[in-house]
Amino acid sequence: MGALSLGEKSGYDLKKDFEHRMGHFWAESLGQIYPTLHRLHREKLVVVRRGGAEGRPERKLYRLTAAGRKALKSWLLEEPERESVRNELLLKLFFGPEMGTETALRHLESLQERLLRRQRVFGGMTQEIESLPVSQEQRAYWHLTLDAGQELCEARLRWCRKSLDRLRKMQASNTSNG
Amino acid sequence: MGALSLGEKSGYDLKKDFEHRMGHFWAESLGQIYPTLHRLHREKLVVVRRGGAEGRPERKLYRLTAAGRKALKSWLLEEPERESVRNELLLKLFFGPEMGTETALRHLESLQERLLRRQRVFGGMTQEIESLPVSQEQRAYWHLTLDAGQELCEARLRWCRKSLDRLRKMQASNTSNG
DNA sequence: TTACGCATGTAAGAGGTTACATGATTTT
DNA sequence: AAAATCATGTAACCTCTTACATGCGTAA
Repeated sequence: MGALSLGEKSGYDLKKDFEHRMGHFWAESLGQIYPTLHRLHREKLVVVRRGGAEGRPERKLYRLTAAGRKALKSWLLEEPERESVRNELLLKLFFGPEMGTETALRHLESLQERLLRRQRVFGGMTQEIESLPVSQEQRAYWHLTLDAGQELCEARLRWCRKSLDRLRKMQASNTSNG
Repeated sequence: MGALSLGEKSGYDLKKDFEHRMGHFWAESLGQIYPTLHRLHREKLVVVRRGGAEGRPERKLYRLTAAGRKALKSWLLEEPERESVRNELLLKLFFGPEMGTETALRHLESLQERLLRRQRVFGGMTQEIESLPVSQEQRAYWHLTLDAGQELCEARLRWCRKSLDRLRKMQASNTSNG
């Protein structure tokens, strides 16, 4: 979790960053962020500065030290660990015979809706990137991660449609036969 | 974790099942499975039976009770929770400017290799399903989950290739300009 | 004889979420 | 006046992985 504070200085803006910019591939709760910042401070990887405008609640602005940037780089060099796979929908679907076709269809339809909503969000983000004051390079990498989200989203949608189709056919043949 | 023991009776075969049949969408460790089985037993959702052939280590075979099957069905009815997103590769890639193109390329190439290997595994599984003694219905749902794995795998590969391409172009233009 | 596969379990600890606690300011 | 947003933090709790402990049988 050392990679939180890269270019800028921030406080609970980190939470916002996680939600708005990295929401589609990473999540972090405040109960995780604050203790981590304290730890990084203890380890001299960040420095704090009091900030915040008049009449606004006080904020603590964190910035990477040279040691912090070094630690970040060495972490970035390491091979990313493979993510643990835990897909509850697929698990339930695997037990489809116990569940019944109607429930399976319901779950799939609800996933489909969520995916369509997310797809619209991606569309908005793609345009938003261009308007933000970041380097061209940062923008390119940002697009890369967004593209991953879109590609996966589309793949899931394709699979959803295909599966809904198959299940409906299954249901139809079972109804007529049994 | 009530859904472990569906049709059959099993012990640490569950672990094998998770690895071989559900490996692409769910993982469960033994340190999780055994305590869970004890809990399910306490809650009268499963019954145990001693088993195992002569000269083989003793095994405990678990089977769902009526109450267990009921609990399973009610769990299957519930809307699956959305999975928590934590993709370390994308997180690191987001910090691409700190990382450098070469490292990004290395990470992506290593992911690509892993995905190609997994794709071959899927190919094998698709054929294997047909040879196993399970119901036609179970087989259909199994195919569904496998199909999800394949679709996602392909999407990731497409994205990998695209990203490698883009990064290589970026690298080339940076080298010639700077 | 060394190691691996079968088989069951426990305990420590890492990692993470949620709820709680506090308090100011701005919007409705 | 109430609710939402900004802002920081703590503590309890849950979940899960890893490592440890044990022991038999078989294959290298």
